Amino acid sequence: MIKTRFAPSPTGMMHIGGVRTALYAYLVAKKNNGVFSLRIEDTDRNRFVSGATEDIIANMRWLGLNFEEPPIIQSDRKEIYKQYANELVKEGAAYEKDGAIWFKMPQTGQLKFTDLIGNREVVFDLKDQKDFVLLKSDGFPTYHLAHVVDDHEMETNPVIRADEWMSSVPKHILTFQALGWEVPEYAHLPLILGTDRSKLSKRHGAMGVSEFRKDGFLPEAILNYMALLGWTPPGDKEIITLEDMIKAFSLKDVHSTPAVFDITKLEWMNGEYIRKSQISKLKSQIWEYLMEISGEALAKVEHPTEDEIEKVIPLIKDRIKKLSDFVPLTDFLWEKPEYDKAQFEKLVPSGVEGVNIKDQKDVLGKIMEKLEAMEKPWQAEVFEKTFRDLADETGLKAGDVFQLIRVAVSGQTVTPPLFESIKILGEDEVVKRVAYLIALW
RNA sequence: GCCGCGUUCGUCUAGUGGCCUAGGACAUUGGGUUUUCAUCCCAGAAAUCACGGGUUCGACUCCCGUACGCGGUACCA
Repeated sequence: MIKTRFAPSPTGMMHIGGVRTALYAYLVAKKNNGVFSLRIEDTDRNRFVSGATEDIIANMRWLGLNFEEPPIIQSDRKEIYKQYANELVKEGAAYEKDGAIWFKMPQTGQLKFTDLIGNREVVFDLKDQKDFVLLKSDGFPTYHLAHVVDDHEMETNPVIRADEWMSSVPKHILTFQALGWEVPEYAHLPLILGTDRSKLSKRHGAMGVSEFRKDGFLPEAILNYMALLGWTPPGDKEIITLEDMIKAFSLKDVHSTPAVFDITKLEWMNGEYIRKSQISKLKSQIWEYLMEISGEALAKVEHPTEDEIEKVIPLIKDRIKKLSDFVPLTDFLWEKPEYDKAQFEKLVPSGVEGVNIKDQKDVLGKIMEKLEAMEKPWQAEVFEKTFRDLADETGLKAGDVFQLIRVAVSGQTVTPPLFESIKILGEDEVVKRVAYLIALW
């Protein structure tokens, strides 16, 4: 039976880099019909961040990386570690000093192990090793003891963790052996780097999973993108479902090279997921997203209803990369826009003889007349012909006329398709807005 | 300093001795479709495979060294 685990320490919120570690561990377990679990490594009381454990659990759920319940909390197991530390002292493999229990490292010989990543044999000279603390004077274990005890009791195999642990392998293997336990296999995942090529961390910006969530990223896209940082699915499709990842994944195909986290590609991939998403699914995702961020800066508009969201989805699906893009693209549909005269100045068509900013108001007046004269409900063909004719009359390009209508109706130069947006707003509201603009001018 | 790991387009990568004068994706450039923006389609630029030695008929692929990068070197994880 294959058992893997994700073992973050709650010294901060769930980090995007941890997602890949968790994902690979999850994939290995599922691929082998094994068990995936979560362990919270909260043995450092000084660095403990309140709320971090909850954040980790919530984000694991959100990502769909389901673990066996309940998560193991190391601080609950203090006595167990102490017992094993004492046992090692009794056997002479460890000793007490300054209130802590230290593991006695042998000073001669070598220690070899084969890492599952790249199948590389790594050799350490034991003469470079130093004694290390197993149990701190506050009674809590260090990572080294806790890892050995927990992964033995949980029967974790293989141990999948970040590369920064590679140097500690001699400590771990020797501890397993001193306790008379079987040594698990290890897979040390290469680090994920920021654009400056140092280990990805806070100073590279907001890297908490929650922050990506608030920014409108989809869990599927995050998982898919992170999977690609060090692993390539078979074939040439980069977009791959979790289920297909499970089928195709193997640790032996994972690279040993650190990868730079590139948010631009994540954004592209998120857009891909949005584009191929079913309307009903996207609708609930946007709805839930708006609910979640309400109260925060982005939610400056009244929430559209679920029905309203559903109606506009076909119009915006190809135009948003993140759920958060929904708001600025559509808020004019739910509330009256604020008009900015500078917008209109930019609309003055260049190269059209005799047309200037002052004429825009006249054109707007003509647009108003045409709108009022048009039979309701407005038809797309009629609408289009009407304003193409107006363009001919005024000597403007059709595109300029439509753009003027667009800004008049939305206050923006970029919107979903004009006619469809107008239909959502309703004829009366459109006329009202144009009239309001003319009065305002 | 010492120990460990790593090194193919800007980024993620394909590549396991000849198929590679190095392929794909993102980004980027140009063009097409389009009443905006996107989407979509087409085309292009982009890596002397870190460098130097080997091994071999032949190396991006194997070996050694150097450089550089990163990680570790805590009673942090």
